[in-house]
Amino acid sequence: MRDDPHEALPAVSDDRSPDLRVGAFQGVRAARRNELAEDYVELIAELIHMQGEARPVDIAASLGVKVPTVSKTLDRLSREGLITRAKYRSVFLTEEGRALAKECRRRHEIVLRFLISLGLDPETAERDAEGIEHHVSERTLALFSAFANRS
Amino acid sequence: MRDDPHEALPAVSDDRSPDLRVGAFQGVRAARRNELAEDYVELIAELIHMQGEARPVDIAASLGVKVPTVSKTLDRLSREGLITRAKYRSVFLTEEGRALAKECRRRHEIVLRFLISLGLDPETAERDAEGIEHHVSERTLALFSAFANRS
DNA sequence: GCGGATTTATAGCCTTGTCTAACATTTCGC
DNA sequence: GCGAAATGTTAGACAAGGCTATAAATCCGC
Repeated sequence: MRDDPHEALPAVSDDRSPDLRVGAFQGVRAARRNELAEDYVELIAELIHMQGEARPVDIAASLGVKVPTVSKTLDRLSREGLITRAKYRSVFLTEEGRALAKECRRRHEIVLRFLISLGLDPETAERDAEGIEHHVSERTLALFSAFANRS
Repeated sequence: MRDDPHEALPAVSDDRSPDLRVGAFQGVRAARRNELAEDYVELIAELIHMQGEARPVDIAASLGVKVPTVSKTLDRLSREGLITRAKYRSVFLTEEGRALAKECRRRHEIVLRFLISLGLDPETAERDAEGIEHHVSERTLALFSAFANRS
């Protein structure tokens, strides 16, 4: 879940102004900390939906990382209460994890639909959406959504 | 510099398809590795432009981190050939660093103008642009640019 | 139901990014 | 031009995210 902080941010000006951007960096770094967790829960939800279970080996293949990396990250997600797991068993989302997954999927869908409705090819749209979805505010999402639904 | 890889990516389908997204993750992780460097060189260029020099203390204040963190990161950027520095002196961009900064600023401007032209308030636009700019492909940038310039 | 193949876990290493504390240098006011 | 304030560096801690190598458990074909 992005925490969507509303730090102080002076008005925009055309010509440079470092101060302008200062506050933004905090929010970006905050969002970055959550990106990986969001990717995981979203993917786990998808795997469970698609194939009935989420196995580390499939998660690893999907993300393009090695299984031990997944294992370690799952430990963290478990510590953070997003998933539950038992040794040598596949992974499940907690209530909280499911909520986060749903939220992520919603954002992903909106960004993807928006990019495609803008005229982007679906492959590029998918790649860009994956990166962008963690960094769009609720306000921007609303605009994206409205645009995609325009007449 | 985003490396803008063009990995294999199957066609989009409305209803889930993990494979779809698989390739996207590689690109996202690649982009993530460069984000911080991009933030730094862009900010350094801005500081030099605005106040004639880029001092660690100002970089730290702008990014919202502590000075030693900046110092360590500058070491890395120096190793990577993006900046030059001398002990207790302020920081300069190399030719390569300047090119990257220019490229980053271009992306930032396009994304920012686009968001504002979509109807987003400037403050939120700035925050979102900061996060989004590292994840937009050239193709998307072209569309953003065209949209912002529409009649 | 055994044994090999697959999957999962663990240990250990590396890098990056963050911090604090302690020390060094430079800058600046007077 | 001296000394205090500001700035910069270094050292060391810690977490996260990645890897390889090795060990353990599960799964499956026969």
